Amino acid sequence: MVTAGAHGAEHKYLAVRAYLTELVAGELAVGDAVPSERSLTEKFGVSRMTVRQAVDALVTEGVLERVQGRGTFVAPPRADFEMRLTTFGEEARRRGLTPGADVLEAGTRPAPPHVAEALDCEPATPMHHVVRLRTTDGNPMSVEESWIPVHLVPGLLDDGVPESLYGALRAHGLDPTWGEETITAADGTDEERERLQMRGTHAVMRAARRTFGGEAPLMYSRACYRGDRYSVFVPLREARPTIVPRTTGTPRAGRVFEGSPR
Amino acid sequence: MVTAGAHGAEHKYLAVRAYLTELVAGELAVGDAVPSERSLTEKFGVSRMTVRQAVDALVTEGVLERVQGRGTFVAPPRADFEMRLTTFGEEARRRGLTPGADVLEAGTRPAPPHVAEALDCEPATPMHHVVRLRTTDGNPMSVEESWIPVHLVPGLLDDGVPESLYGALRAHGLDPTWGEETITAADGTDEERERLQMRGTHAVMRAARRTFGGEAPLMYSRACYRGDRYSVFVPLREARPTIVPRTTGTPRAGRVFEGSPR
DNA sequence: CAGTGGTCTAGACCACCCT
DNA sequence: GGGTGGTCTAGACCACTGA
Repeated sequence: MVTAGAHGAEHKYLAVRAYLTELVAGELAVGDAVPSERSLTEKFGVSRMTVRQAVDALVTEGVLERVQGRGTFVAPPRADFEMRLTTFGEEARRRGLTPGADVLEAGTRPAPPHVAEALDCEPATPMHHVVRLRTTDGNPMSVEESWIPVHLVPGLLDDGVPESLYGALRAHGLDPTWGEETITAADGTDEERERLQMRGTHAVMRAARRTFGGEAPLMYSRACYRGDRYSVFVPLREARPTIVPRTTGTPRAGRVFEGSPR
Repeated sequence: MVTAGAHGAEHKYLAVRAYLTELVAGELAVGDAVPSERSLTEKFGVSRMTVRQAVDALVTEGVLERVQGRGTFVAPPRADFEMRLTTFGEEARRRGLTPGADVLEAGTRPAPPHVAEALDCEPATPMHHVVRLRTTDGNPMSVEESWIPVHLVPGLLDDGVPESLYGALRAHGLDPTWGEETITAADGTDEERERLQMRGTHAVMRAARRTFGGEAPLMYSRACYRGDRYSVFVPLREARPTIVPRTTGTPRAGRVFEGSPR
């Protein structure tokens, strides 16, 4: 029998869970069996229901798979089934490229109407405003414009524009937890095309993003990517029906058609 | 006390679950409390752990929310946190538009190299090949080209092109369960722009999709949408780290940069 | 205070898989 | 048959909420 290690302190099932996640992250490979529920029962001196609580959680998270009569196994890593709230730098590094940023504009400005609406605040609310040219390995990839309410982090730009705006927000205790993004294709303006050094082609991909921390809107940003060097990869799940309570009408992920021209 | 209704027969927790989902889909509205766990215990003559098993599942599915000390409540319908494997028709109807399809080409052709590669089959494998102009309320929205291996459903096009290819696949026992899509922005060709009746603008959004049923590739399709009438809405989750077992290297959702020109 | 969900116990029988 | 997960019981104490 083993007492709770460094990880799980508060609750017994957390100790079991921590033990299992360590196994999965460490010595076990995909397809390997984890210790049986009954053996964990003895190892931790807890009841089987407690062990199951830990295993259940890891199964619903997709870390483990149960097979009746055989055991519980390390699940193959799911291809991430959701788009994540990542930054330009993270995405670039993940692909082995070196991200860069040239600051084109930085300062404080009153929120224009579309920004105020997106961030659900009064028009003309003071905003940090940054326009940057983002590069990978020195090649222009996108022009990014970001708006952050000044009152959230008054001194955000005092030491210049931070490498990562998300990182700066986190450093001030504002964690970006979720967001929503609308992606469109459009003809780039001459200014955009010049900044992005686009020659033959005109098409750009625009991404407008609202970032939230909990309930509070943190940031509104618009990015304009070179159409010829940029794509979005989206895994798609089955369109399974869901249980819907009354009084509904919520936006869903998916395509938006503008309908007939107005 | 109540015995298992029409729904849950096999297991007691399924009876409880069925009862709760009926409540949520029927009389209860968002934010309403569901019966307490202890009252369900009496109503169904089961132990509390059994009730919790039912409630747990609905909580992880996002149907219910627990609040310690207060009760369990109908959760607000989550904005779907994933892009779904939906069809053009479904998306259009969901937005109150009437979908339409003009068949431009339909027949059987050997798979070109890029299609064979995408569907992981031999080059020149016989394929059903369909090109359709998709419309909403009569307005051209996209040009869609689809490839389906003939050997999966030999008679697929015998009675003309079906309203929905996904529907036709399902009717033949081939359930599309997941897929992956790559979205890019590009300048539309003259042919595309004419078919889509695009006047001032040139940019189109291209979406290349592979559709799978279980492990088997079912269909490869490419769609070309009017850039000025079409957008993709993507909810973004926190970029939280996940528990990763050894032997990894899986593709992830996200942005793809082409890097420097080659 | 009474009622709620959160955690936990020490058993039990079943269905299933492998040998 | 022996081990696995799947379901289930009849209690228990705790932490939290709201009146």
